Amino acid sequence: MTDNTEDPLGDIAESETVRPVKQATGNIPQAAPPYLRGLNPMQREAVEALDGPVLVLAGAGTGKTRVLTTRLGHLLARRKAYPGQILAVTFTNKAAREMKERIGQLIGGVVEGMQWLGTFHSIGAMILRRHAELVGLRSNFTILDTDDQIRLLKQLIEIEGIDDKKYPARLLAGLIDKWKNKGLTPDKVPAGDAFAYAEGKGTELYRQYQERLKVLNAADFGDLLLENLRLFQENPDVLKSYQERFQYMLVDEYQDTNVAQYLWLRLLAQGTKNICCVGDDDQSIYGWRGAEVDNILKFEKDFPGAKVVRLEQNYRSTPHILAAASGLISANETRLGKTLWTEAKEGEPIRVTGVWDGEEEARTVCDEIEALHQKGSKLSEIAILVRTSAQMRQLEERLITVAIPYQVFGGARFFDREESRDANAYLRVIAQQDDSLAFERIINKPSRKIGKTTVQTLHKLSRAEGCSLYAAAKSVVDSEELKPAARKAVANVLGMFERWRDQAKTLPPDELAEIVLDESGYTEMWQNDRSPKAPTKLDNLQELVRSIGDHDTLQGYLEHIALVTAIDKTSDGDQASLMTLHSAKGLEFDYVFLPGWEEGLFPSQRTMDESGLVGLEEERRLAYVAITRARKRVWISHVANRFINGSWLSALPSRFIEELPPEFVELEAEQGLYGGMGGSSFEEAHIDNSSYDSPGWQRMQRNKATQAGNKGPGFGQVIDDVGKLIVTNDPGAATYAVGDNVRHPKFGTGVISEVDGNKLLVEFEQGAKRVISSFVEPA
DNA sequence: ACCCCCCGAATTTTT
DNA sequence: TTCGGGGGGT
Repeated sequence: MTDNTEDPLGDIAESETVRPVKQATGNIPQAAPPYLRGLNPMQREAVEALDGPVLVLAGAGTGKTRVLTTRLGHLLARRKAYPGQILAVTFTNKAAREMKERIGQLIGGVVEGMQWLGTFHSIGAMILRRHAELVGLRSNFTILDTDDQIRLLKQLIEIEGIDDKKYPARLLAGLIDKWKNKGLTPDKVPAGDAFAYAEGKGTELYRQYQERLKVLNAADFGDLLLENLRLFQENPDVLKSYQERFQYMLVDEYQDTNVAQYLWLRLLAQGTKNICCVGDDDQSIYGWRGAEVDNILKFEKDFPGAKVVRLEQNYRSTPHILAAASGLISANETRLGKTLWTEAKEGEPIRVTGVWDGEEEARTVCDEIEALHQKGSKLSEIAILVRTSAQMRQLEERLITVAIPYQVFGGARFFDREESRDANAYLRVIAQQDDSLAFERIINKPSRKIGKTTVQTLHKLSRAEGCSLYAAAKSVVDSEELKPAARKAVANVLGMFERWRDQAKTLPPDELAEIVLDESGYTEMWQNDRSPKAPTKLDNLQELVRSIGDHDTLQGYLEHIALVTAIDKTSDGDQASLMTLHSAKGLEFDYVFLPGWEEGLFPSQRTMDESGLVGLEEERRLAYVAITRARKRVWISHVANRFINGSWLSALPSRFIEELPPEFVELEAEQGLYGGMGGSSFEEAHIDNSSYDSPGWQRMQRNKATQAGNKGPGFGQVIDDVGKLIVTNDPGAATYAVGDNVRHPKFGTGVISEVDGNKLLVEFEQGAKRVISSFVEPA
């Protein structure tokens, strides 16, 4: 297939771990190179099938990354290609970084020359910068983030006279994103789609938006791929040069690719057809962002004769965890189907706990973590994974209260902060003066007496001339259009930028940033600010300058912040992790806590409303991803009452709990959580370790056991009724009357003063408490 | 030009 | 509840 006649020299040094092997010339079997030893047969097959299209279906924890990196190492060792002839794309920077590191370890030393290992977007940007002029950009184009995108759209919407209350810019941004993800340029947007925004003006706005981007010399995230696609389609010679360059292609997380990425890959792969895609349809959780699981399903059609390798031996989790996850995911209709297995010894069942509310849930989770920690587990091996970031606060509060060191991944990002964005805006204008979004952001920050009217004038001019704001500003200072004061102010700003741009040629970026923040008066602005947030902002600015120092060039820094949003959190010390399910993909921990498994929250009501069954299946895959993060144990919990969006909702346990095969699950639910009285405040007794041996506890175990027989995991009686779960009171609960003496495992003995179904008001020694009947026993 | 209050909306998120 | 945006007031 490849006819590299010349020997792609070993600028990958021949190291001890990699012994370059000559291409086999006869049928003499070669001794396996050391890096192939220890791979299982399937893994080895995936590594050694170098030529032609290959699809690797890699289940969770089956050694996917190892296969990917070993395959790359094998390619290099076999001298199939120069490092610079291999295209290796990942979805996230994290994955790219990890791959780089591991290849480094494998072949010993730094991976020099593997310049085409990166995310879709970073590689897209790289290619686009090389040929920018062919798509109407200049090579120093700015990469806009979502925020810039929306601000630009807002301007266009306003000009069109569209009511942005009825049709918010966010909505249009979402649509444009969707179109770009599908590889649709404005002229290709289906007529039906266009009506999704402002009676069909969506397409026109999309067109205007694209035009404006060119004037601003800017590209949004979607463009990094879409414009690449256009570049290849309109310039066959350019496409051909890349087809020839990329002798081998490797794609990670293939199930997450969108149509644009798919088309891009398919164009490039038409050269050698040496493309290897690795993915797991069961872990596709980015459908809402345009990912097409179909890409993985139709791989064999697109690449006839493709070799398909399944990795099914799991090296991560216990059989219990694996079985529970497999059982759950088997409820999905649309999947290729895999059977994961493991040689690992039995572990402990998945524990499902039902409690009263979020506070108690947080307490329970943290108690459990504390216990693990005391038994010697490292906190860094413990993770709490939540469906939405709104769930994090309560958990954080508890973690802080009990002093468990923890780390939040994702969440509010450093570069998203106001002061970071402002500082970066200055730098962006220096690097690329036509970046009007950045220019507008800081033209009057700090205040320079350049008000709304002045900016409006600049806007009008820029629109009329089809030029950027900066260019408009330039021309306006030589005209009579503005009042003398305003004209002077604008001239002043331009003067500063001219000076800084000059200095940028010689100064390292962090020094430049310092000068800019100082001379612009931006730092001073915060120094004079009396609000309590000012000191933090100043600290952040310093931190920002420091991080700019990590880069050699201003361009390099700007590229970094545009494409690498998540900061590398150097985990200092032993910390537990708290993150969303989405950001947990690809990670693994010994112990995993999964709070908030309630209908409406998980599966998310919104997803189900918007995407129906497809959405539900994606949520289920998310649950599958969640469970398979764990090596040793999983705790799932749900609450009866959840505080969401400022109000209390009574919630039913997630249907996913029902779907876990009961034989791998251990239930630990308070009885009577779901019996009437919805919404009333009710002090709930909770189970703690000290009550495990109490009669109440034992009775609960018995109740549970009798229920387990007919319907698996349940809470009280669970009936499937027209797709809705209905939970009733536990019929077997003991009955009490006013005046009875009872004993509670936690509160001691007391007298019942009120009975309401299974809820009792009991006068204990320490005061009256409302408890659930299943928690007390006759005294 | 700035500040404050009220209203409405409210995943997931990488790039 | 909390955040952000817009409108109105100073």
